[in-house]
Amino acid sequence: MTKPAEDTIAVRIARALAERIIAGTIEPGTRLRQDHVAEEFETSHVPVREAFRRLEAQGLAISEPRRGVRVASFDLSEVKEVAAMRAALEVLALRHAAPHLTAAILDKAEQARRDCDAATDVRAWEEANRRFHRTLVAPCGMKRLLATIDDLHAASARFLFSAWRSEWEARTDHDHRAILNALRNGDLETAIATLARHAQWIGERPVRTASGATRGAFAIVG
Amino acid sequence: MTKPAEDTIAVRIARALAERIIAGTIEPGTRLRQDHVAEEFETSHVPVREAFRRLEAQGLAISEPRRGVRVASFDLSEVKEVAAMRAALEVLALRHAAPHLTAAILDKAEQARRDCDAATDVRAWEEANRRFHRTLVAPCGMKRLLATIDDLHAASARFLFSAWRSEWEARTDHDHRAILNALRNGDLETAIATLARHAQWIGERPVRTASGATRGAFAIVG
DNA sequence: AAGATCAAAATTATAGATAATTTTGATCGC
DNA sequence: GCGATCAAAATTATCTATAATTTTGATCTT
Repeated sequence: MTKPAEDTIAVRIARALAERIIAGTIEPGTRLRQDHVAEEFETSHVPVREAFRRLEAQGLAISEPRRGVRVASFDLSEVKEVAAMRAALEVLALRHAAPHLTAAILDKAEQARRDCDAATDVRAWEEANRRFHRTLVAPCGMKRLLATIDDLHAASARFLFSAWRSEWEARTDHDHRAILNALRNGDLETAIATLARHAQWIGERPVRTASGATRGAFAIVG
Repeated sequence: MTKPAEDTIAVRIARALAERIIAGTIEPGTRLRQDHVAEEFETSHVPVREAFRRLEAQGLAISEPRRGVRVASFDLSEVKEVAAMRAALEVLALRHAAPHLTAAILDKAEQARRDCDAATDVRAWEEANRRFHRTLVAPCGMKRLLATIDDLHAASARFLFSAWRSEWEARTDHDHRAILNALRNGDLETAIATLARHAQWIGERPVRTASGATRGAFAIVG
């Protein structure tokens, strides 16, 4: 208990583990053992179990009864699935957010777009990219929808971190510009169509995993 | 421990509570007290806490740190939100399921449609309706998408049970027929457009709550 | 009487201990 | 040598107990 603990211990553990899973520090398929995690966070295993349930809900881990929890592994079809879901839901969110978009909000998005452009590492790029998308869809005010989109973003990010190419930036930036321009011109349909395409674009390249093997990796970079 | 317990206790508690919340046995806003639930299920509160996390993930309950868990309450805007999400995701699922739809599957959907028609109570109607939708979208094989849709269906059902009108059946049946016909004719776009409209149709009427007050109730009947 | 204040009760959150299940590793038989 | 079998170890799931927080209710003041 190093910190005053604004949130519950379980929440903090869940966040910490989610970060690692997303960043790829823990490889897919790895078993998460509650006692080990409990020891690391200097707590008992009860909060750890609750954290596991949260990760499970986010789709970052899967648990089999009596057999523990493992980090969820993804294949290409699942990456595509997440991308398709994101596209469908972000389009919906943007449609509902559109009437509430102000110049100030678009400026904030513009800033996020520039930060994206200026990012020198994946983490910063991912943060700015997520901020761009969230700024545009948040005004819809639909909490459940936004929460679901956030979870999908987290799932996407896992792949982004494992396979990243600089040339993707250019394409992404081009799309971001197009979306913003369309919105400034009041052309909602063009913005939505661009977003729909954008969120489903998937990059692919072989990567070397931590364990040494080479496998195909895919990233949602929208 | 009356049963051999195929699943973990937490899972069973979560299922039992979810059923009650959906059926409306427990009113929205009610606090779920872990010791009481634990006593009822003849267990300790640890599995109960895990069950709460699952309900939370499904959107059936909300928990505030250190202040316990309450049954999620819905207002009209949230009902609309769930309906809109379902429409967007079911359309996506149907699009991906379409290439895998066989005559046998359409026949199964036809059967579900008939069961819907023949249902004499809300429960049976809801079951058949869900089966109709699931039969058509399941062939897409996208697990995460299907799981999300299931959760949205559960959320929808809560309102269906609290406000139900016989005339809704007719409209629903008409839509179900139209979707099936379009699919049999290979007209995917018409099927999708109908589904999109269908899933967002919301019924409304005043109902008397368990506590005696009258309030507006809404139901997603698609 | 209405509102604020404080103490008791109820409830949540966590810890430590126990029971049950799965995994692992080594031995035995073929 | 290879596979099956069984026992030991590790791990999960649950229970009982304790600490901390919030809610409740009664008293006191204005």
